[in-house]
Amino acid sequence: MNHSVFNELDLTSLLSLSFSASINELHVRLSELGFGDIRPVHGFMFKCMTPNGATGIEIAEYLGITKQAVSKMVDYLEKSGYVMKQAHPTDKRGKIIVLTERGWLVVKAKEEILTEMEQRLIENIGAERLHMLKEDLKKLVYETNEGKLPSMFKPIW
Amino acid sequence: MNHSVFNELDLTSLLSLSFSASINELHVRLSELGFGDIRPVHGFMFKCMTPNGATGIEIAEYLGITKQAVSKMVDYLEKSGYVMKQAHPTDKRGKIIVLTERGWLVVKAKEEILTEMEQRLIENIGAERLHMLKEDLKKLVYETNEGKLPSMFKPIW
DNA sequence: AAAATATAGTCAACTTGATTGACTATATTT
DNA sequence: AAATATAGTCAATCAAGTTGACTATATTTT
Repeated sequence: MNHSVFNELDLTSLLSLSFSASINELHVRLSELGFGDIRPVHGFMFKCMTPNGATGIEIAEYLGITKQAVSKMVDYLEKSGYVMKQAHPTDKRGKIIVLTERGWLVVKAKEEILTEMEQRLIENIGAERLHMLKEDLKKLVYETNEGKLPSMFKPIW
Repeated sequence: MNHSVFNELDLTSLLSLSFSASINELHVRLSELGFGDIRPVHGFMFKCMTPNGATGIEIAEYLGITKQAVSKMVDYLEKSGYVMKQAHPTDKRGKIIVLTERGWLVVKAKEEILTEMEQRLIENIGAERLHMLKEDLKKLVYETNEGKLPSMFKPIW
């Protein structure tokens, strides 16, 4: 991609590239910290599980995938030591998925990396512009969803 | 997702939601126009092919996928009537993938929809803020890539 | 000019992350 | 008490990509 192509990109392409670049840097750095078995979707799942865990169905709705897909993901993350299943306190059918100690380590690492990345952007465009950027993105999301908050995270491709 | 969760999102999550919401609206609307068999990745591929077509390898590099994957995509899009293969003028091994008339219809429709979407955002945040938004996203991409232009489009997930 | 190597594209087999459908056990509503 | 709904699992399948092997043509080296 050359400079003039890059400069003439529409907003949606820019959002794609921004998201790509950000999530890519995050996961390269998580990998360097020994969390190479974590995918972006897992990060969003952990977000849904903090601080008190979540049921499979809750996670499925949050991510916009089926409960069966969540079930597989949970099995994988349990084997890799990031999450545990607990009995639901009131519903014998249900299970609560919670983070293990290792799971919390990823969450903390992720937060630190994201903070660093935002900090770096502040050094580049300033705190005020970053604030405006975030506000404008919120407005874009809110309006594109016709005044409703987004219900799920999964990007389609 | 409730309002306070939404308001405290980090930049990367906001970028994910913005990209998701935008690309989703685009493809819902393309679908309404009879282009329901087009996926986001096809749109980015068409971008690479305008105005003079592109070889399989060029498309593969642009999208960040293998040439075999491109080959399959081209077969699919050829069957659906969006692209054609042409002999390469100088290299007998090569083929140029070009848009058909139907392919151009999608490109035009896409441009119109994206323009409308940007227009709607301008009504909401103003032209100046949209301009700043795009500039800041470009800086984010440029800097996250350590001063290099992005070489490929594909979001990982 | 001939030989060696590289490149564009295709075919086939496989992997991965999701899907749909059928099922069990428990909850909730009628 | 019976009927229906819900949480989660198991199995089969699908879709979009991958890797590896191959053919035909180009390019580089000798």
